[in-house]
Amino acid sequence: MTTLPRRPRPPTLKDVAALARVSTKTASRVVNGEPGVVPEKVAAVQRAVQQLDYRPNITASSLRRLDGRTAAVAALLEDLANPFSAEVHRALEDVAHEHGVLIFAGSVDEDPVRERQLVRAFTSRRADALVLAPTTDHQGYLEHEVPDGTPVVFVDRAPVGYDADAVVTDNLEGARRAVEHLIGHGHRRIAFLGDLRHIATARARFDGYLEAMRAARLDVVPELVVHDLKTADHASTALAQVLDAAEPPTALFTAQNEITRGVLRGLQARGLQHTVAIVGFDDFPLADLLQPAVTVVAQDPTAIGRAAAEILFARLAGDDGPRRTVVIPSRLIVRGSGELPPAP
Amino acid sequence: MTTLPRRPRPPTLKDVAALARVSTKTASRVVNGEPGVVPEKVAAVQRAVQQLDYRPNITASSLRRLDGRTAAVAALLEDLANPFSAEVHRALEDVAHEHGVLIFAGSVDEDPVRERQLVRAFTSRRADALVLAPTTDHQGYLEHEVPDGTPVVFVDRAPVGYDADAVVTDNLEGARRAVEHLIGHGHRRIAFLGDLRHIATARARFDGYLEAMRAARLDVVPELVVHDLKTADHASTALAQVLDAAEPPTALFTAQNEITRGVLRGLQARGLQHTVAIVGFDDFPLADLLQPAVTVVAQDPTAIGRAAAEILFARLAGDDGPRRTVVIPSRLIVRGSGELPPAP
DNA sequence: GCGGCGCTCGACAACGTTGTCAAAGACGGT
DNA sequence: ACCGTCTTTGACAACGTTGTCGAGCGCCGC
Repeated sequence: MTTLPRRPRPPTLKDVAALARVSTKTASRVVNGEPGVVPEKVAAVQRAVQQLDYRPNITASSLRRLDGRTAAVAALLEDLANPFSAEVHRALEDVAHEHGVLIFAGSVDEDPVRERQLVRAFTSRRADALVLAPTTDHQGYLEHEVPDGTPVVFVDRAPVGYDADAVVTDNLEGARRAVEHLIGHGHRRIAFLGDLRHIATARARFDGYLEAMRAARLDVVPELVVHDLKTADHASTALAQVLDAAEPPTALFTAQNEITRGVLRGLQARGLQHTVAIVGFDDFPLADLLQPAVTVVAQDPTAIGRAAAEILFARLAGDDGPRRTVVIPSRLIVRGSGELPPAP
Repeated sequence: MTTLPRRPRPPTLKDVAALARVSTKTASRVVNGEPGVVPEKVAAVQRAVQQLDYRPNITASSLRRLDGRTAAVAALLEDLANPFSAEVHRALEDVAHEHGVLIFAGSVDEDPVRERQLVRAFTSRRADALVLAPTTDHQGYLEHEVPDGTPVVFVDRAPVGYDADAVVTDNLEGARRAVEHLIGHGHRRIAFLGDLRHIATARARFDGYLEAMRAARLDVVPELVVHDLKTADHASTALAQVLDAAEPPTALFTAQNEITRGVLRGLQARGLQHTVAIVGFDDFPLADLLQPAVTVVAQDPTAIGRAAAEILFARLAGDDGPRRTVVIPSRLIVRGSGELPPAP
C-alpha cells in the first residue's frame, strides 16, 4: 500500500477536466450524472475523478445552482445533551442521511435570545430547511428571517404566529391518561408538580390533569398544585411542601422528566417510595430497575424526529399542501409506582 | 407592529451597496469592519444593512476568502442519541458558539464504512476542522481525505496511524481503580464483563482489570471473563453464565454503560443485587436511586468535549506545536453497590 | 447535393463574496 | 507650482461550480 501524498489544495473540477481532456462543463455533467455525454468521455472523467480523489465542493455548487440547495438542514432543539433532544436529533440524522443531507444542530436552552441568534446563524449558512423546538412565545419573527420557500417544521411545540408544519406529542391526552390511571387505582388526592407555565406543553399537561380530575368530579386542591419547577432540586423542595399539607396527597403526577427525578429522590429520602403512588411524564432509562419501578407516560422522540424529517423532505421535494400538525401518541407504561393503592 | 414582507430572494451585498450608493467592495469593507472607509459611508452602509436586513452569505464568502474558512466544524461521534456522545457534542457546541462557529454532527455507530462516508461528506462541505471518535482500527485514510491544514482532534479514542491531537479518558487507570476498590473490600473472585475487544478503550479497561488483579496476586479465572458484549441483553445472558460457574464471583466489574445496565437487570431478576458487589464504568442518571445505589467510575464527557474544542480552536488560531494527548481523569463515585462485602 | 434535425460539447457568464490594484484626491514640503 | 506620499475608493478578477446558448458534426429524407 503506497501512502498518498497530502494534498495541499483539494483538486477542483478544472483539474479533473484537464486530466480527462474535456471541458469543465463536461466534467460537471459526468459528475452530476447528466445525460448527453459519450461513453468514452464519461469513462475518462470517472478515471480522472478516481485518480485525483476529486470531491465536489458543495458550497460552491450550491452557490451557483438555481435552487441554491446546500444539502444541509438546521435543527434547533432544546438542549442537545438531554435525552429527548438527543433522540430527536438522532432520528433526524438517520432520515437526513438517507437523503445525503447533513444536520447543523444547536441548543436553544429555553433562551429566546439564543433561539433568534441561532436562527440567524443558520439562515446565514443557507440551510435548506429548519427544524425548530421553539422557546419563544411567538415565532412571527421567522416571517422575515426565513427566506421564502425554506421549509420550517416545528417539533415538540406547536408554532405560534407562524404557519408551519409541526410534530408534537399528545401532551394533554397523555397527562389525562396518567391521572385517570391513578384515579382508577382509587386515588382521590392527586398532586400535580409541573414545569414552567410559559411553556405550552407544560400548560397542556396541566390541562390534562384538570380534565381528568374534573371528569372524576375530584377537587383540584390548590396546595397540591405546584408549577414552574425548573430543576430536580426545586422539585424535591416542592414535594416536601406538598407532603406537609394538611391533607397530603396519596398520589403524584409529575409532569416532566427532571421533576420526576427530583421527586423520586425526595420520596426515597423520606422512605415513602412504596407508600405514595407516582406517574411521571417522559420515560427515562432504568425506570424499570427502581423499586418500585416507575410508571410513566412515555413520549416517542424517535418517532417525532422521524416524522419531522419526513415532512421536511416532502416539502423540499415540492409538497406544498396545507401545513399539517402530526400528533405522536404517548404511551402509558405500567411498572409499579403508579399502581400503589392509596394509603389509608 | 407591521408585518415585514416575506423576502423572495435574500438581499445581497450588491443590494446593500446600491442602497448606500457605494461600491460592493466598500460595502464589503464595512460589513467586515475593515479600516479605511470614511465615517459617512460606514454609516450609510450600516443603515442599508439594517434596512434590508442583510445577512452575509457565509458560503460565498468562504469560497472567495484566502483561508477558505466556513465557520463550521464537523463532529463525528459514536451515537448522538447516547448520553456520552450527546454531552460531548453539547460541550463542543458551547465552545464553538463562543467563536461564532456551528457544528455539523454525525453518528458513526461503530460502523467503519459509515465513518468514512461521513468524513467524506464533511470534507465535501469544507468543514474547518474535524472532531472524531473513530470506530475504524486505523485512521491512516485521513491522510488523503483531510486537506492539509485542517485540524483533527480525536475524542474518547486515540488515533492509530495518523498524527493528531486527542482527548481521552484514563480508561486503564479508571478500571484499575474500580477493581482495586472491590479488592479493598475483600473480594477475591471478581468477574470482568466487557465490550467489543476490537475497541481500544475496551481493551484498556480490561488491561486495568488485569493490572489490579495481578498487583493483588489474584487469579484471573477465564470463566469469569467475558468480552464482546454488544447489548444489555447479551450482558444479562453473560451474567447468568458467570454466576453459574463452579465458583461464582462475589463481585463484578462491568466495563461499559449498557453492560452495567444489563447486569443490574439480571441481578435484580435473581434477587442478588444486595449480595453480589458491582462497580461499573461510566456513570448514568439515577444510579443513586437504585437499591443499592451503584458505585461507578465516571467519565467526564463535558470536560472531554470542552478540551477537544479548545485544542481545536487553538489549532485554527495557528498553534502548530506538536500534537498533544490530553487525558481527562475519571472519578470513582462510591454509592453502595461496590462496598458490599463478599458473600461467604 | 442540400436542408434540417438531433446529439454532443465547450465558451462564457453568473452565483455572492473578497483580494488586487490602480486611479483619484488630499495634503505637506519644497 | 510641483512632486511625493498617504488615504479612500471602486473596477475587475477570481473562488468552484452550473446554466445558457450556440457551434460543430453526423445522419436522414428528398
